[in-house]
Amino acid sequence: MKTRDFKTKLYKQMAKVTKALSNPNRLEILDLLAQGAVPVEYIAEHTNQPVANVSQHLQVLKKSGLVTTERKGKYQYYRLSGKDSYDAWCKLRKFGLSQNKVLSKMLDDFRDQKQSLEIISTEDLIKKMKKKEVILIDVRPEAEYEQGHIRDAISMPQKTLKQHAGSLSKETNIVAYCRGPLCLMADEAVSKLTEMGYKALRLENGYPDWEAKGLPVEIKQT
Amino acid sequence: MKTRDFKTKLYKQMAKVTKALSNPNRLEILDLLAQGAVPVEYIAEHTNQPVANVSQHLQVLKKSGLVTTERKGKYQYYRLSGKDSYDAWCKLRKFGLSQNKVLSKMLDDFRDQKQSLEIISTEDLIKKMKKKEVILIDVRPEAEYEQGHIRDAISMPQKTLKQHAGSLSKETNIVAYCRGPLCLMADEAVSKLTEMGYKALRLENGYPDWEAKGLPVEIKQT
DNA sequence: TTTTCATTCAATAATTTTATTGAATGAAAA
DNA sequence: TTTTCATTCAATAAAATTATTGAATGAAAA
Repeated sequence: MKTRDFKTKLYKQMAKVTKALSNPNRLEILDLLAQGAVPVEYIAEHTNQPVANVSQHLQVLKKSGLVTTERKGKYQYYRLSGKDSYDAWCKLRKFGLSQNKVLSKMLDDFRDQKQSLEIISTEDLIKKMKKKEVILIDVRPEAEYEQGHIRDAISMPQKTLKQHAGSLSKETNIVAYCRGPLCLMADEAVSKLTEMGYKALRLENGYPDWEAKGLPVEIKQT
Repeated sequence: MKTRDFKTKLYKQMAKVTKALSNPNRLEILDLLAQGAVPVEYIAEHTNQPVANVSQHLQVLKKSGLVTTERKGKYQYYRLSGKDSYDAWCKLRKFGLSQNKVLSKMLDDFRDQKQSLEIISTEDLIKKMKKKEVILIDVRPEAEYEQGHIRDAISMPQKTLKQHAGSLSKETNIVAYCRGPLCLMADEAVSKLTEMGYKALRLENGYPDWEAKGLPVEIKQT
């Protein structure tokens, strides 16, 4: 085989991997899977896509090696295939946020549009948690909290926040976290809580970042 | 704006960055640009694509923030926009090679098909260079060598290797390097040299890897 | 075994991306 | 200023991806 032909083939094959990452719906799915293993239907529900559609996207991700499946009971659970998958996606996301000005501006604008939210860094949170100066709440859907969450965090899904906020103290700082940079649940939670008269802050990064850093978590044993 | 709508926009924007990486021709261009700044025509020639085609691909890469341009004399020089760009692309390539079995098999097969080439690790090369036990040759095009090369390497482009090999000793080990994992120039050079009766080996990684590791290089000052 | 139902498949329409061609642009050289 | 020519643009054809729909599959439950 001629080298030129081989190169053409080689880059074509390489592009199969990158193509898997080139679709917005699949990126959203990856962000969801970074939380842990979930069935197809769950993904469809949380990304507002038809089930058949999600299934097709998952096939693409599977073929590229980014995700794997495992059947449990009547559900097919999808998960990221390994740390490498998550790393690659994170690097890309970070790059996207740093390079693409439209992207970072979009997020900033959306966050500004809400009343300005206070943000706390991971390091500060750790310090304050040691001193028991904060309450940490996980505002992702309960299923994701159960899959794995930051140690000592309380599950308080964003959707039912108003009903359950009563159990929180208005004197203590409340820190909310969610899935990460492209997730807006914590923003919304902090916004709601502030309106209600609580002292709420948003953790700078989400659960996947915390877990990736090797910080203390509680993970569901299977 | 509704959160759902915002998310859709957000991932769509994010996908613009990843889409830039989803095309085989653009990946090859990125590999070429990893060597340094070059004009459009040069890229077209070295990737066997029409100039207009390359120009279009470069627009896409530019819009995504991966590359930047700078005019010098009558040429428009394209280069990677920064270390982040190269990092992101490297991570992806590494991930592709590790996850996509077809890809790694393709490279192995192609390399097996040639007579088996000996490979030397970066660490071993450093040791042997200190002892002056090897001659190091850079087999990339001369222009890329001039942009930057491993310190003490001799430029001996793969294309004109046969004419210039005479200046090499048949007694000493010759180590050839090129652009990296997806580049075949060093393979071809070692193959040729071995046929000609030289003791030739291939460096495991290419120039970009060497430079990224902070090992000694000589870079053109502009 | 039969039923259920989560998931996948298959066909096709809609959309997007890519290649191709030749003309337009515009900066540097003459 | 005029010419040159590297690069970009623009129009359109070709190819690939994605969405949509409804049917098929097949593992677990009944």
